Amino acid sequence: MEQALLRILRTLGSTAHLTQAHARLLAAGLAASPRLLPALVAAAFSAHSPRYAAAALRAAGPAASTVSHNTLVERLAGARPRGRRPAPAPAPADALAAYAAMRAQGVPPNGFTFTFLLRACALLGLPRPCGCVHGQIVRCGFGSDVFVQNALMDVYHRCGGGGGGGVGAARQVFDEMVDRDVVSWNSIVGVYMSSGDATGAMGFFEAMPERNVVSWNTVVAGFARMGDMVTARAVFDRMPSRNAVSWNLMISGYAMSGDVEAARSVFDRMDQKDVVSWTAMVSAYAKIGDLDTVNELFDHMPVKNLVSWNAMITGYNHNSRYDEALRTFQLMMLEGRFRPDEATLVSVVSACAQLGSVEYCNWISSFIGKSNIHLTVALGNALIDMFAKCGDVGRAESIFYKMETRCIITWTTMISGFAFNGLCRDALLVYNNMCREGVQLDDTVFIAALAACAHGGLLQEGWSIFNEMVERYNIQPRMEHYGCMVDLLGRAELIEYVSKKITELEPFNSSYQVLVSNCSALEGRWDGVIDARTSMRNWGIEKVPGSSSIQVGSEVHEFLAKDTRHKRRKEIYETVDGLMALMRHTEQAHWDLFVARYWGYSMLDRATTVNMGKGDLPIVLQLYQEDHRSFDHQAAVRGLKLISPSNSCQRWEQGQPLDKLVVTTHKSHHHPGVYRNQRSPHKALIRSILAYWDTRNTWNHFHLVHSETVSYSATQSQAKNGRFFHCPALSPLLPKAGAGGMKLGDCCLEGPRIRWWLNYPGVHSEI
DNA sequence: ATAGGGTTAG
Repeated sequence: MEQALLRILRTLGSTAHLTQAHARLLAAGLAASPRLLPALVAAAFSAHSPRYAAAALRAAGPAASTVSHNTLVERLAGARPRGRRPAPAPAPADALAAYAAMRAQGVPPNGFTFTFLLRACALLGLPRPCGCVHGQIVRCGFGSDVFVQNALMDVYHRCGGGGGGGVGAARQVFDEMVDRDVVSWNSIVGVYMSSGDATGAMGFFEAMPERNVVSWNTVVAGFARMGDMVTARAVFDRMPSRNAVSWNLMISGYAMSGDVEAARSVFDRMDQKDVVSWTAMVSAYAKIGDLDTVNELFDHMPVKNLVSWNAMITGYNHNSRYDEALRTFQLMMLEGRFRPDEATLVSVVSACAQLGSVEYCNWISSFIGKSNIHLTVALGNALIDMFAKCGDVGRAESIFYKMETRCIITWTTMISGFAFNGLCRDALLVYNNMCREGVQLDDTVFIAALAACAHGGLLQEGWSIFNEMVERYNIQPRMEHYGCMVDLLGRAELIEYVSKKITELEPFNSSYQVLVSNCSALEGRWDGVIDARTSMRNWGIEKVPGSSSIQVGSEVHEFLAKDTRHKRRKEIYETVDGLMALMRHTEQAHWDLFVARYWGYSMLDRATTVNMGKGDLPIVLQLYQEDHRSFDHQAAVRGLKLISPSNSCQRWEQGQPLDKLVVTTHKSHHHPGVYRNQRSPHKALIRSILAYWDTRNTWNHFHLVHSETVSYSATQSQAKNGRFFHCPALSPLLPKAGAGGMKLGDCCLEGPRIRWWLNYPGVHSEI
């Protein structure tokens, strides 16, 4: 009977089966069976019912074994997932509560209980719970259990406590230990190494009664982390024996210090290369932008795992090849061997954000919703950024409020998200809430807040935030903060001016001159602005490379500024120029509020451009196909065919409305602070326009969106890594012609494990 | 059959 029930509990499929098995267990009088109850707890937990598990334990009362309680504590603390089923997210606070319940029942803990609890403390990352658990350990008589003490050392080190970033507390535990084994010594060496105290660490290393390969690895890892590869190498050479980890430490150490050649030579000399070695090399080459080698390595890897795929995806992201990043993700999904984890999705979400395609964003967020992935802080941050960049601030906001824990990046992203979309007042509301919640602020969040003021022309608010930053939060303003203030001063006047003038503006021609003269009439203010920008450039503050993207139907083509690699670039640029010229000569331009707002934002940069004697007017156009009489349809078709010889183009040629055509080109420009590592706010604005049209579902129109702003050229390396993409991420997944039930604009993704349909606009259904 | 603590790749 007991055997049979045990077998059933191990192979449970659903919550319903769980209840049935539990009922039989109760009927057989085995409710507190030391063999069955732990299995029941584990099964309940795997069925995503931690509460059921806790209830079963409570019902069993004091008869429940320590082991059965430990099972729950262990799972709540985030045990390694067993089997192929995804485990529920860890709930460290609940683990502590489960311990309290256990004690309340009078069930005695053992050493295992405390190692699990300490893992929960590590997840919480706070010194206080560590102290509480430490107290329990001592009181329950486990103060000399070497496993528990080792875990305690580690957790104090991670969570801080006792001063010196946890070194003090860890040291104290070490000193008070009655018995120490090699792990204890390794731990204390590791603690000193990662606190940067190599001398202290080496003192312990020399004093160790015995060393194993991990002891040596800990030292090598320490020096490698500090960037001291010379010493790391010396230690490595002295090692009596090495394992794969030792070699991998050298590879990743050299890669981190930027010496890919050295990493390569270690890799080549290694005869026990494993996935870690290969993956480390993949990311090393991705880091220096050598994507050919990256691909070659990836193709030759004997074994790939999820981390290898993730390294590829983030490698592409790192080189601004977002399309390739998505394609890699799709390939991984098609292969179906690995479930994406949080790291995968963070990368994929940021690729989607950069591509700015509303379809991809919908697709990936729907995917995340359905795949039961825990919304961690990093993933939440990425999602907020993605939705904000796609112009869907509403969804960005709802993610923000859904998040259980937020970090300073969350707040910063939300503030910039509102500001990107022109909702500067909302950005400041978030800022105020943040201040009220007593979050530890850093200087970056002030850049976001000040940029929000600058965009909204909120002069007073900007000043008060600036002063608050300096006086109340004691943050030294950096170049970026001053940059925002310069923007703010310039823009506040300008927006007022532009909003008066905007109705008088004629498109394209004379207005250009009008604006130029008016800009320079702003009493020398511009000189200050331009000076500041020039000096920022001289300071070496990086700017984002300009990029353009062309989206036809569901395909996104992207190329970067100063791109020289594509063979047909000349034709392509000519085509785009031609399309722009067509737009310029079309009289039936429809301007709306967005245009006005866009004008307001781009003025500053315009002035700089003028000063540099470069560029053209920023243009945001929506041309309604039905309307344009003087539009050269044939020329546009020719151009489009060159860019994308797709179905939709032929249909358009035959006089049918185009499903969707969006051309955005922009050259990026320097924006202080927040925009340093992100795209220019202009792109965000364009996206908000796109989102606006998306909500109206009026894609039967022909939209051309063009903005050309400041044109500092991209650096050589940026240009080198840039490339024209003509491999749409979804194309291998698009349905074959004639596949039943698919309409134009639908995308299909099929794999052994998943089968999704993306049915534009934003309606997802699973088959 | 709770399978605990120290080192490596995103």
